[in-house]
Amino acid sequence: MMPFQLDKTYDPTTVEARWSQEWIARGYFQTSPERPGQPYCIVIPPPNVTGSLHVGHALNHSLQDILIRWRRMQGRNTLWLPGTDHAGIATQNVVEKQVTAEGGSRESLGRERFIERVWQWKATSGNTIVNQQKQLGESCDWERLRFTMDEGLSKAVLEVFVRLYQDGLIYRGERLINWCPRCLTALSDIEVEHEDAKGKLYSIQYPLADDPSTQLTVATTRPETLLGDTAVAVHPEDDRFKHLIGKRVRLPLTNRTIPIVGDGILVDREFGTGAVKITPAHDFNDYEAGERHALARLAILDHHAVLDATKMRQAAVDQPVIELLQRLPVSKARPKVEELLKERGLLEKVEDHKMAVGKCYRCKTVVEPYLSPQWFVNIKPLAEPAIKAVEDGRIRIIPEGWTNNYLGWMRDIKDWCISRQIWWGHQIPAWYCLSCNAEHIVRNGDRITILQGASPIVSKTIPVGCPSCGKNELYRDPDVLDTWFSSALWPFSTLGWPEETQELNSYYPTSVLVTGLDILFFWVARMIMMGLKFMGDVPFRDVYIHALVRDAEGKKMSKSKGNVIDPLHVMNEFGTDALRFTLASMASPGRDVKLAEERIEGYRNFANKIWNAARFAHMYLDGPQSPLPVSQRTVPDRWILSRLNHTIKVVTAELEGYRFDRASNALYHFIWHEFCDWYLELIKPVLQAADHPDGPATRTTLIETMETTMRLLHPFMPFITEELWQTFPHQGHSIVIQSYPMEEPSWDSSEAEQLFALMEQTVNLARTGRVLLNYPPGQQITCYLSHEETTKQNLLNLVLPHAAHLSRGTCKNIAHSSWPAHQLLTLVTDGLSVGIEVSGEVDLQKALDRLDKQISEVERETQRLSGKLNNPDFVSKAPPEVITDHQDRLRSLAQDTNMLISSERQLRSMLGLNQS
RNA sequence: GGGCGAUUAGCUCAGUGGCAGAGCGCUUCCUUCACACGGAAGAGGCCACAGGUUCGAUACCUGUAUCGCCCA
Repeated sequence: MMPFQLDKTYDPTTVEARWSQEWIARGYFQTSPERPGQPYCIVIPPPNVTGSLHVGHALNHSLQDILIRWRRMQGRNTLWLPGTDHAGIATQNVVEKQVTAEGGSRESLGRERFIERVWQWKATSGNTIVNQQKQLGESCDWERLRFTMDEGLSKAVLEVFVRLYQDGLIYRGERLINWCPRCLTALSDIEVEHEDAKGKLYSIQYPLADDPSTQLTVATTRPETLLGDTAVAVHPEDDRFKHLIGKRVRLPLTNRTIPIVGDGILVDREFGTGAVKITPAHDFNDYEAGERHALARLAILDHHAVLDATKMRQAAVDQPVIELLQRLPVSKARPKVEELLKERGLLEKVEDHKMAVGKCYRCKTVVEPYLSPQWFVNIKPLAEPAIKAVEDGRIRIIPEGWTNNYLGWMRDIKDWCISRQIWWGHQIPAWYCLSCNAEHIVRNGDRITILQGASPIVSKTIPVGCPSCGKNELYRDPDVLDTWFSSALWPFSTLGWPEETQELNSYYPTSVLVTGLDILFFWVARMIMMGLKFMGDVPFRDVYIHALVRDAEGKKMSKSKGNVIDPLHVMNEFGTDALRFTLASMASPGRDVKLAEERIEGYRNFANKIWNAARFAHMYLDGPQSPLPVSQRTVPDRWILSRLNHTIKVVTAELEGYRFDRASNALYHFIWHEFCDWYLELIKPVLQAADHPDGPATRTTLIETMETTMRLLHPFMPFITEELWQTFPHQGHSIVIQSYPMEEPSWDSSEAEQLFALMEQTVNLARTGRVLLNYPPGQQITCYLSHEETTKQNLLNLVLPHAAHLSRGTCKNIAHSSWPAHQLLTLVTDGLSVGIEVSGEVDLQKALDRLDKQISEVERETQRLSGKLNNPDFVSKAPPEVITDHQDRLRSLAQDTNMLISSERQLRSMLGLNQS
């Protein structure tokens, strides 16, 4: 019968497609609280439902899948809970664009029908990323897939909102908030991205009201907002200006005078002219200054961030100015205002100035501070326990360095604006009685504004009537909640909360949260706050923060730069396992992942190497096997088992410390450079000889090692390991549900490792000699071996057959004094000498160069060591073992030097050169 | 402006108070029976710079420079 044969190269595509379906079909990833084993749970950071898998997801998900597969194999009751996020603004934008392309509009459809469209869209396109996740092999319990707009999760949102409101932790009020004039919604502080931009600093003269010949010059980067100024501030201790405090200035371009106030917080005496304008309705710092000085807030921009005629009229702006500026956006109004000021001789100077511009994180439009009534979470009371949980170690942030980042942000946290003026999301469960709030509800065309001071009825269900007047004409607050509000509940809402479920009992707190730094504040911090508030316990024990993926030059990947690596393309070209292994091997803590395709290609080659090792094994497996006790097996067998055991220990320990990079490098090194390079080569003579006495035990070791290695590697490269594991004798139906290799102390063999080290040195010298002598690979050589140490000289007898095989030649273990005196090239390292017979016409110059080079290296090292040993300070203060070690090395080097010099002399005489 | 991190081979990165390491790339040789997605042998380093601590510093401390990130 022909032995089982694998293809010559590994083809990932069919293998991956088959197993990713099969695993799910067989239900391997499904779990339940009743299962045995200590629970181990990860909730996935829910990807945006509009999204498709990018390489950042691939990294994030690969690391989680490694942890989950590893823990599952360890026998834990493992749940990886998948899901997606409704991504309010982003999803609404996508669907709205579609509607617009069809010639319609969101408004013409109306709220209800538009939301229907979004659900339709979700039904057809929302599964894209989930399918891609399955392609990546993610071992989530897909039966439990959640969506932040699910019925259950929506119930959790209602419950949380109402309880926070009742506890006084949610309030509604008019505040200055960040407003995206394109999305037409409020944003929270952290949804604004700050960018440096080139701007100008304008110095503008404000004449004193009672003495127009004197002016106060203010510096500003936003001259157009001066129309809404309600004061000018100087530093109260600034001798230049403090006598002006209390006086008034005439506000240019308007018919208003405004006071000069002293404010030591707002004013930096060194900056600009030392005097600044205060526009409380259009600047956050000014808003706070306005609070301090009880100033009016005059807004001049509308919700599209264009100058509004009515508002300007209310701000007493000159009529010609209103006519010139009305309906202009900020960018167009600014040069006009500059011109007007110049005409009136009020513009003192304009300088270049670097400034920060805030942009919407969803659409990159410049955001405007905008005065409007919004809902807020009173966050300080929630933040305090969340700070404590990290301080006292109930939550561990890994790498630890980010802890301060978290604590710093939490200690300085601002109230969280949670209302969004969009349609797609959880509508705020607040109603207003139209008759009780008649004065607070303003209709302006299609826009309905509920002013500050309206009294909401907050309820989980639609109220039947107004509790004060009993009427039932109620208007529901049109705003929806920030998507992150529902994401903040994710670790318990997905487990069934507010119901008391088995799942919550078993899996909460979850074990670890794996995420990128970019959502530490958006999401992680808020989950901790909400988890502590509503579950009374932390949502997870560990937070593992991985790096961001950048391109090969270290630049952020973006579609506009065209430097995006598409994981699906990579998976098709190099295989999913290769991508996963690349990402794991590059996940060093605190460093960004610079991803280049060559790296992935390298790990594609690794997969192929593994495949071919298995292919080789199968060629020789059909023979008798015998499970001899390990101690009775051959040196190579004992050595590879010892190395395998070492690798098991390293991989397990590194995974426990979230060092995916070190774990994968240990696997790579073991498989390629120990198992393939040495072990497989060492056992070839045994396997290839019929009826070799060591054959049965060697075949057993080979299978044991391969099978164990597949299990050890499985979390990292699930597909190829499953495919190959199936081809070896095994029990059970899939590697997914096998046990993870555990340390096996009987496999450790320092004796075999020592023998191997000696053998490796011997072979390396012999191979080097072959190349120096230009012997073709097929040529048999004759080697003489000897060692300075008697014990090692004796050990060489055990090494001899292996060394002979791998050096392709005959080896003789003879004391150096009995070696031939001529036609011999002797190479030396660490007391070991290998003499290679020189035959035929060969160029010995290369060998001579090599010896000369080594001699000078050894001499340099000898000098360094003896220098240290001659230093009395070193000898008296260094630890004794270091001194002994130095002395041993020096002795060994001296011996090597002697050997090298005699070898060099011999070579010179063979070359007919004079002794130097 | 404040905070954090980085600086080690051509590139990407590990690393440790006592021989400077890996992967990829590069050079030379090799289609030998698992694999050319391979094998073998090599070249390549003032461990950013300047001080300090130490018998000894790439590692610990201080400062400088450059780059990156976060926050304002």
